[in-house]
Amino acid sequence: MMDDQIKLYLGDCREVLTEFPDNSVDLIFTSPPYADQRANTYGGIHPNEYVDWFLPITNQLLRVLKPTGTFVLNIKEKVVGGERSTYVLELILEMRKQGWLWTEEFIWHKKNCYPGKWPNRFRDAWERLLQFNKNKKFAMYQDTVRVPMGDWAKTRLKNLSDTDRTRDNSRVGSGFGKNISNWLTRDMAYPTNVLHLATECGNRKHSAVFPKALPEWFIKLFTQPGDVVLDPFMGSGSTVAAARNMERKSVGIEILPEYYELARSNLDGGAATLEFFSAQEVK
Amino acid sequence: MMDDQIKLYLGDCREVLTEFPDNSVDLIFTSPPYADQRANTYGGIHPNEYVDWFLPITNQLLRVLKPTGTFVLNIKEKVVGGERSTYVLELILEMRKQGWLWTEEFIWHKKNCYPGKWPNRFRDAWERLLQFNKNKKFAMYQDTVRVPMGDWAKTRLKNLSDTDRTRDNSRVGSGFGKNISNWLTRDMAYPTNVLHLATECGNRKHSAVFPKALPEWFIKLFTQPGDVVLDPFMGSGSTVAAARNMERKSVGIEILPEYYELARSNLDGGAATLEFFSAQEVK
DNA sequence: GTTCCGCATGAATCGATAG
DNA sequence: ACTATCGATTCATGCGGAA
Repeated sequence: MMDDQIKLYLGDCREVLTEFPDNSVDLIFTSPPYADQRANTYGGIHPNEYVDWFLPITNQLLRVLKPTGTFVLNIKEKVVGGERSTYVLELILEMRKQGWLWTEEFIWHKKNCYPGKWPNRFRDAWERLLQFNKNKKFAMYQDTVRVPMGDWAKTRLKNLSDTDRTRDNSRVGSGFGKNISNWLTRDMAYPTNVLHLATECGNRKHSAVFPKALPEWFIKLFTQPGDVVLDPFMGSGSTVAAARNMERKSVGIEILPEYYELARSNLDGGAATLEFFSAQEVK
Repeated sequence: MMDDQIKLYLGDCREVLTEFPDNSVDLIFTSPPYADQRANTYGGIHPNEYVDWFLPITNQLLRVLKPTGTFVLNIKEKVVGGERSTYVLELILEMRKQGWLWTEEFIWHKKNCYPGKWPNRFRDAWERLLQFNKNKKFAMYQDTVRVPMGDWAKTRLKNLSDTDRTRDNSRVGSGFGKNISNWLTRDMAYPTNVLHLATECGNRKHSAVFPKALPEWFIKLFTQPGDVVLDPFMGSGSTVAAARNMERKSVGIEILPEYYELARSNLDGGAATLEFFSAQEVK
């Protein structure tokens, strides 16, 4: 009954990914280190070098993704010299040359964005969630993310996922999707490509860069229980944890030992089967 | 006293713009015909040809814009063959080669977006508002667009009004206004780069591409009364009307006679000075 | 137990200062 | 001139302690 499984890799995803088999992942959801951010990991990539650094990774991701799978990339360009950098635009164009299809761009509206005031600019309150696919036909389970009709625009995604989670816990095992669809009535509407979420800040033990509701939403939308979810920039493991809670198999790769250990401890104690790999074991 | 002024041109903006003097416009706000839309105007530009078609126009806009001026471009790529087209990305990159600075990208969240359902895609609820400038320093009047703070302001307002009341009672006479402005500024926050506006679903005679509040917001933000606002793709004249209502001078160009006439009749009867130019007069 | 208030905390950005 | 570092700015959120 407990079919889910977690594999955590400590190492550079540029190397670890090469060991993965072709066409083996249903969903890749990741938030890579933004340019000039996280200087202690991956050396704090300069905006001018970002595309060259990232393209070999997306090439591996293209290989390991199933033909019906989806790659969701959370990213936002920073301001350099008073201008928005263009590396995200260039990345999209280059990934298409690799063979990716740029299917859609979701907007994550961060209600609580970073404060500050500047004479020529307002606060940045949104990030891109770029959807890439290998084929025009891909798996998408739209009914799983329907929202109450009334004030669906105001309804917080977080509330929805909380509701779903408790509902899941009350029902044991099989048929996650079916149960959800049973609960759905004609009062449910499909969402749009704009997501409203607040970042989890404050005294949280580990402040994740995105709320868990974000990977949850895309995992529900693009996978079924038993499918494989991959996060090549695991961080503290939000994506992997979300996948575990929803009974998907998951694979996480993290280059920094402290984050790797943090993810391990966060995930330990769950009912899932865990496997750990150090960089040496992979090679 | 009535210093505002409207000039409407009937003709192709590729030609009309060449007659305009350098550095004469404070704000350009426009929503160009989307690729493959409005097939009877401008020849129904194919997505593949969109950038080549638009670049000569942006080059003219760069010339007529004042050094401290701003160009706001409302645009969204359409889906072609299951993929988002890349012409907007390419346009940004090419405009930078022309000398434009890509200062910012605002998101217009359309609360009531176009209905519909597709098997592999949700409804598109947002559009880009690309801000371009000629220089890092440009005119921006941030105080004009401040918004009430979050629900946090409720309790805050109550407390402040309490203290203010006692203060007012203790002080005789003047000082009231000062207090007012104090808690006004405290309860007003600067907005972010995400705009929440519903589309106007009113008259289907001329379905405006955007609600009048959209150009209004940018006109308030980037111009002062008496400044010059230009819309090279006037349509039914939403931008020009907004500028007139806010006592800015405005210039509109429209290639389609029926839209040109519609804008004329919409704007006529106002208190402003109107000047009309047909294509022949321009040449 | 509720509700209310105080407080720390961010994938930020600019401008000035220092090498 | 050109690049690295630092302080100042600012607001939604969630937690913890207090009434």
